[in-house]
Amino acid sequence: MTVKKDTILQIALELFSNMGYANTSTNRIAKKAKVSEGLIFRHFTNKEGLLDAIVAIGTQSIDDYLLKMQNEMDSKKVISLAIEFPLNIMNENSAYWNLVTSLKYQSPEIAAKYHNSETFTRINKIIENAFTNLSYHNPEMETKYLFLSIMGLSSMYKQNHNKEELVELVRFIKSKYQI
Amino acid sequence: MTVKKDTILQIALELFSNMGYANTSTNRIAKKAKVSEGLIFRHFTNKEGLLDAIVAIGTQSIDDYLLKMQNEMDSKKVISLAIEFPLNIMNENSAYWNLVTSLKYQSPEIAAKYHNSETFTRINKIIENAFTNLSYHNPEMETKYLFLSIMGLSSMYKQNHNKEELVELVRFIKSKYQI
DNA sequence: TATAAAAGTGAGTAATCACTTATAAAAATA
DNA sequence: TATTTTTATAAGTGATTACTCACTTTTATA
Repeated sequence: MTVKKDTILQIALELFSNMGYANTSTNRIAKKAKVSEGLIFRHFTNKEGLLDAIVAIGTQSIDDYLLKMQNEMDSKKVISLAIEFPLNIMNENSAYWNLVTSLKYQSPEIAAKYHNSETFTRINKIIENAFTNLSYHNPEMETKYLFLSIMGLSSMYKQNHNKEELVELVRFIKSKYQI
Repeated sequence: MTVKKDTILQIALELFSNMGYANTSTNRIAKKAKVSEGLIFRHFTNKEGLLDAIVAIGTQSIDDYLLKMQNEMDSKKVISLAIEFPLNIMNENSAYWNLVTSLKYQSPEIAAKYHNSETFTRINKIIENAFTNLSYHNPEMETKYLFLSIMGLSSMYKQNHNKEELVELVRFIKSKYQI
């Protein structure tokens, strides 16, 4: 990967995340990245190709985290990792997470294309398995409920950048699961 | 309010909600509403003025719901209404709710303008008061936690239109609060 | 070192963007 | 009924959009 190609990806991620995908022009990306606009299309074919490339990179860090959860034997630790998920992912990769969650508010085509239901199914299975191991009464519903908190935490992060409050909240949620 | 003005508001809400604000042109709104594009600007000055008008209408139904919660004497009922909030608001007014939640992914200026922190503060106070009355150990954190679930429920609704699943989830959350 | 491939540019393109203006039709008021 | 006000349109405006193309520069390979 060349330096300029990498710069385009970084700047585009930043702008897509802050201004929204539809609201970010390729001209603006090129200017901020200090490259010619044509280079974006040389490397990524079109604007959606650029989005594809950005999403593909970000997906990796989430897959890594999911693998870590999957390999964890201690079920309580799995729940703990699940609750910490937004905090960890968003700290390392807040721009990506922000972008991905914003895409469901684009056109139905874009929303459908980037709604990674496979990842959601996977994370659900891992959590449900942990709840089953911990002999929870209704693992399926517990999973959905925990997932809700995780989604809420992600959604909250966008507006509230008081990190200490989020850490405190994560601690509180953990206490609800005796962790 | 003339018929055409009202049609513009309806169609614009629908398109802003489905395609995103930035991704919806005034030309498209006009064509779908079967009015001239100029009429949009006659009535609403500019595109953002149209957004203002749409948001103002939708805010009403939320304020009504909040008033209902505020006047409720039974604290358990308040918690119950809070949990049901996404389901009720989104059933009546899903397009509006969808639009409002999508606006935080627009430019920082738009996000700041339409992020109604006053409403959030208000709903927080009502819930915290209810938890205090019910002698919860940590009302402040309980409120934040419940708020998280509500936000998650809203976020989930966008992708999952299996209403029965949401109703079931709401029932499950209620059971967590002994309701 | 010669040649081919890849990276990069700058000046275009047609289409679309939000918005304006002159003018007409309809409605309200005198 | 005559006049004013409001509602509405059609045909524009310059700016911006995603994207192309002819061309040059740099890098890799034979």
